[in-house]
Amino acid sequence: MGSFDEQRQPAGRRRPRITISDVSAALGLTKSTVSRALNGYPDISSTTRERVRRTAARMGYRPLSHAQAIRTGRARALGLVIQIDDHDAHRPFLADFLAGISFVASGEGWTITVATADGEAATLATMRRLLDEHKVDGFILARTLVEDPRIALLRSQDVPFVMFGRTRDPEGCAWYDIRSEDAMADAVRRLAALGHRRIAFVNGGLRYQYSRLRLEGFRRGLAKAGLDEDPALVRSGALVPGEGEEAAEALLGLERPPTAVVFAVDAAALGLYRAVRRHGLQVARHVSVLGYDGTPDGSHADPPLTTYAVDIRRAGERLARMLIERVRGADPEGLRETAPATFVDRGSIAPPEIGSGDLARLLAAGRPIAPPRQSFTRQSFTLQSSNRGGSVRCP
Amino acid sequence: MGSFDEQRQPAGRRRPRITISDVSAALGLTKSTVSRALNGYPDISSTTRERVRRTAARMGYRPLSHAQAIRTGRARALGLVIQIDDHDAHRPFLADFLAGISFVASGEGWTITVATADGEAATLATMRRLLDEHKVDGFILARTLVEDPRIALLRSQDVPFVMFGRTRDPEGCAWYDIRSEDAMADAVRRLAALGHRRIAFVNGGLRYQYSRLRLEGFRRGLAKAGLDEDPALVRSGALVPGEGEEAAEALLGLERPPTAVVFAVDAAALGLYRAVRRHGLQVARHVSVLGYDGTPDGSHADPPLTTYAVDIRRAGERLARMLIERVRGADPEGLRETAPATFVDRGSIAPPEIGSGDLARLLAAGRPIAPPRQSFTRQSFTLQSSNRGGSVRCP
DNA sequence: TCGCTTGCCGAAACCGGTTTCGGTGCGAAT
DNA sequence: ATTCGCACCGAAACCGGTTTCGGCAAGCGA
Repeated sequence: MGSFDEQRQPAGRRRPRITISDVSAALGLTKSTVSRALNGYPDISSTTRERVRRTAARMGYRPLSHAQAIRTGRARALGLVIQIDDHDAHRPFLADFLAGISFVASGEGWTITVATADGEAATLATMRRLLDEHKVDGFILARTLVEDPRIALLRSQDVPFVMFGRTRDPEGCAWYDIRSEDAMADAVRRLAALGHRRIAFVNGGLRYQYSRLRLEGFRRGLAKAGLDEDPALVRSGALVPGEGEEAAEALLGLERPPTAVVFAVDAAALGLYRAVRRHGLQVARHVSVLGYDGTPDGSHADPPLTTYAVDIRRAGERLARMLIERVRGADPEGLRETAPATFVDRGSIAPPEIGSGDLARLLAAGRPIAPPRQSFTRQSFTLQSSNRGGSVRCP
Repeated sequence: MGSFDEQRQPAGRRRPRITISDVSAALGLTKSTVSRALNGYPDISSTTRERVRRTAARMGYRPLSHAQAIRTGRARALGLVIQIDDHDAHRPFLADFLAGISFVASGEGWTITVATADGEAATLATMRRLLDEHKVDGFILARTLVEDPRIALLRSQDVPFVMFGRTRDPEGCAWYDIRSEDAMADAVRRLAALGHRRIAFVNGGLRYQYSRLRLEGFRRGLAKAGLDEDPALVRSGALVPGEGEEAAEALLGLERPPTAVVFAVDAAALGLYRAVRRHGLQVARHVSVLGYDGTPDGSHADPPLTTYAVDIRRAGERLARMLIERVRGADPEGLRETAPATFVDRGSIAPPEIGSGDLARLLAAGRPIAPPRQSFTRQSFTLQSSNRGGSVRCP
């Protein structure tokens, strides 16, 4: 009946693997010849090599990476240690990042070993353990720090690694990075073109390498637009909505508040929404906001957050490929790559409806109608988010 | 200077591992004795066993899992295959899930091998590959399906696995699950207590096992509250905001629309916000919403989404421990566990301000002013989300 | 005292590969 | 006709563990 008996298995039994001995026996050769043929050693004739390759493929032979690792020390595994105490701004991207890495790794017959660690010390200890047990051949390092102890560790141990994010000292470092500094400069350009003169910048964590670059990009944008930098309009350390909210609150409390705010991190930008709403104002209309990352959350905000999207899956793909090449002996100098972010306009930026002065007056006046946060009274149809709008429209 | 020379390494050189031969040589015993002592074989005297254990620990010896695997077939690695074409409602949780798994795995000296796959066939192929190469000793299966081909595969191969989510046929299955059905029942109870009579339910994907349970819980809640089930108020297949929006739109278009909607998935519940906003109405005030999952996104909505939060990290921890025990030979019958979800009130439910009839009339009246989705004209102060409010307040 | 367990450990095979070291056959140079 | 070199492959050691098998000495009953 069945055309192919290959699938037939006695239930509950795993069929035994095909080993190199099976292949060599089928060919009438020795293990060593098969091994060298498959690994491309030059002392095997090309005809034999081809013959071995074909039968091995036909028999479905794939070497056991464990068995190889014990002799070669290489496990064909990429290491990824995720530091979980970090801000979780990047968490939504983890699946995509993994997908990219896995796609390339699987294609090459490699696997991914991931671990999480709580804190820098634990991260280093985990990496050490994985290396000590030869579990991985190298690491993908996400979130490059300005002073990154992981680099020091891996350099001293002479272990291959690639970074998501550039480094100051490039020695021995391969990387893939998004040119977020260009995005920040472009953000300023766009806002200036819309007519904004007071543009603020809320940076991320200063320990991360990217924050240096983004600030630099922001400044470059200001200079190109012919705008002076007001130190009061530059803040940092905002990685989550709460911190973004604080920063926004501080900016809105200035004598001359900004009419537009550029955030280095989307998650922080979402915090501005809360602050603006609390003051009875509206994003885009009263305050323009630009983020960076392209988080899905941003598209659910009201109005959806305009941002620069990052193709994180591709980052994973490139990094995996680079790391595999590095493990195979490629020079890190040749493995450095950057890509641009993509501008995604979703409506959170607009020409300034009112200037900084009017905005300050509006903010100082306080909220005309107190926010009926929990007003469920039938007689009033007042809608929370439209109070200010209503008062403007019906003076 | 340095107190401990242990850390001193010639730069660029990895210090050689300590092997079992090193330990046996130091003890004056043979490899086999050391191996059996460390693995608790009964034919080693307890005094020798202790002596071996102590010196091994002192020397920092840890067996190479690869070398073990080649003989024992066990790699001390947990497998996790993430199907990326699935709805991404669970993506924000991935980091926490991994953290839980990794925490337990690291403690036991195990590692985690993850892979992503695009589609069911690819998932099965990936699992087969990992098994074929002895890369993992078992799998953690997330998102149990009603008909789950992964279970069939693993059963036939006699491979240990644990599931996040119960199964219909429990044979050979160990699991950890959240009793989301209880959450759904509780949701109905709360809404009924607030005075809601027309309560809708928007389920997730019917191919997932959880959707059966949640529907069942919703029905139980209705019955307990003495409410009849209206088939028009039950929908399914909403996993992302877009689908949730569609479902909400359909519900709001009913002759007798619901005043409260229970969602099986937070991400879908966020879609209702958009629909409600488009109609110029407000969540909580006009339509109460209850979600499930506890996504961080929900807390940024306006008003923040009331939901049932799931401790996903703990799920990862429990599942990892269970799988390790299963690999060690534990019976699956004893490895089944459920836990409750936690109610998190963030303000998206309230007593119905207006009844279903008034709501229908409000909806039928339509939005007075069409939404100027991209109107940035200076002369018009019209704001998208305040039209309804403005028109009501300033007739 | 003898034989037979029993406890405990060493010797060696083994797992599935890789790598070193020789050894063979052949053509070309002497 | 030797010798030499070279291309090509087999034999065996090796990697770091586990597991089987066997042997020795002590303990025990007959």
